[in-house]
Formats: sequence, structure tokens, C-alpha cells
Amino acid sequence: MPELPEVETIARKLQLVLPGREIQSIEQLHPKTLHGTPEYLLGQTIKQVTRRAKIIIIHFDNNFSMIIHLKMTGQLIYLDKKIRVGGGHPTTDWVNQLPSKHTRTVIHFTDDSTLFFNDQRLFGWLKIMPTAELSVVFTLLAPDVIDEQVTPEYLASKLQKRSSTIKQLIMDNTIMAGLGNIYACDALNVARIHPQRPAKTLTLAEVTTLLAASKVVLQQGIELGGTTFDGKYVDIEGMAGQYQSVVRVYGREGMPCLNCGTPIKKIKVEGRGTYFCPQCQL
DNA sequence: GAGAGTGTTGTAAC
DNA sequence: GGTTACAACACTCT
Repeated sequence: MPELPEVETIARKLQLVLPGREIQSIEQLHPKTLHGTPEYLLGQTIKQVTRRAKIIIIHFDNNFSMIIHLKMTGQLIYLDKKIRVGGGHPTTDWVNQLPSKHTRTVIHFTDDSTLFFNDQRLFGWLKIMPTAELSVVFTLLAPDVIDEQVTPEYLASKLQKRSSTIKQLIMDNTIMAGLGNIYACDALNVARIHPQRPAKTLTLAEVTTLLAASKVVLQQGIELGGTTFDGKYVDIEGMAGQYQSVVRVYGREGMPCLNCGTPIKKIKVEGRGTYFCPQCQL
């Protein structure tokens, strides 16, 4: 479920609490989730936590790193009974009852704090690898949507000969990284572009508007701490995001378009549920 | 109870 | 190379 804003929110909060902590042990509760050799990280101290695309990177002192992808249902919950990150927010009860049946990996730190990786559907993963090899992973990924490198001209050049739908291509990691289904739907609504337009039919002006809209919705998503439907996405304290309170179209079938009041329609685009306004998205 | 739906992405076939 | 369908999996909703 998490898209760029959700992953960014998690990475920022981890960066507040993890640097300086030393790994005591790593518990594997499911064989599918953890890749690489956990022993390389035992006794090692966390230097920094960053994000690239929808991947979280935990950098260690010994030039190893752990990279984490949450895929659809992954969660990272940090539990330190002595410290609260969020400035007074109460931790939800279930957080205090971890591990749950969906906890796949548990990282114990020497100060008795704990990082839980929960993942209902088992698509997500953690990988331990030499920091020097990170670039190999990331060279295959296009720059983030909110990166300055992604300009209207860059995006237009990637789209100009493509017959696929514009919605599919703005979610394509090899073109630009960060938009998933929710923010892609919203960006298209803000830009007033129909999700099923063949990409090559967009004018440079439309690409410019769409890219600006994409950056705006992702930025707003980050400011609001991500999007939470059904309590599935939560931050490292188990707290929900707030973007859903301002969402333009995603999940709003039958409700009025915020631009023109027309009821939002739901269709399928390349197999994904897609919401748009039939009146103002052409 | 069967079947479709879910916020991701990699792969394989055409 | 681009496009498309489907697979990985567990759970909820119709």
C-alpha cells in the first residue's frame, strides 16, 4: 500500500530514533521476508536512515545496509517503552502487543528498544547488503517524481512514443518513481487529464501540468503523513496518516468532484481500480 | 461458499 | 523494446 509519502514519513521518523542504536539480535519469524546474512549486522550501529523511491535504507557503521520494501501491507513499528517520538500521541494498543501473527522479522537493539516488520501478504522484504552495492539496485530506478531531475521536458521525452495509458506510465518506476494508485489518480484529477489517455497524446503543456500536480499531491501526502484506509498504513508508532481527509478522487466513487461537483466514477485501468471525474478529466 | 477486490512490482509471453 | 496479463499472498467484501 505505501507510496512515496508513506515511505518518506516512515523513513523520516526512523531517522529520528534509530541513528546510534546497536543491533543486539535479529529474529526471523518467517523465512520469506529477510534476505542476506543477519550476522553481518550484529553489534553494528545505525548511522542513518534514508529513502529512495518506495525503499527505506538503513545505513550501518560497517558499510553494510539494510534495504526494506513494504510492498502492499508492510509495516515498520518501533517500540521503545522509554521514548515517544510523536510528541504526546498515545501509541495504539495493538502496537504494545507485538509481535502479532503478521510479524515477520524483529530487530532487537541493545537498549531494549525494538523494530517490528509486520507484513500480512508477505510481498514485502528486508535485504542486507554491502552499502557499495546499493547503487546497483538504484541504477535501475528512475529518479523520484519530486526530484529536480524530473522536469516536464524529461517526462515528455519518456512519454512521447508510448501508447500505454498515461496512468500506467506515471506509476512506472523506470520513468519516475513514487506515484502509486492513490496519488496517481489524484494527480490526474488535479491536472484534469483522463487516466486512459494514451500517453503520446498529451501535449507538453498537459505533461507540465500533470507533473506539477504529481509533485503537489506527493508533497501534500508527505505533509499529512501519508494516506490511511482501513488502518492498513501506519507510521512507526502505529499512527494513521491524514491525506485521506483531503483526497481528491481515490475511493470517492459517487461523491462530488472537488473541481466541478460531478459524481466521481470508478473504472478499471490495467487491472487497477481507477477513480476520476468524467466531466473535467478529458 | 465462491469470486472479486486490495495502496506493489517482477516476470513471462506475445 | 513495448505492452499485457498474471503471479507472489492473506484477508475482506459482495
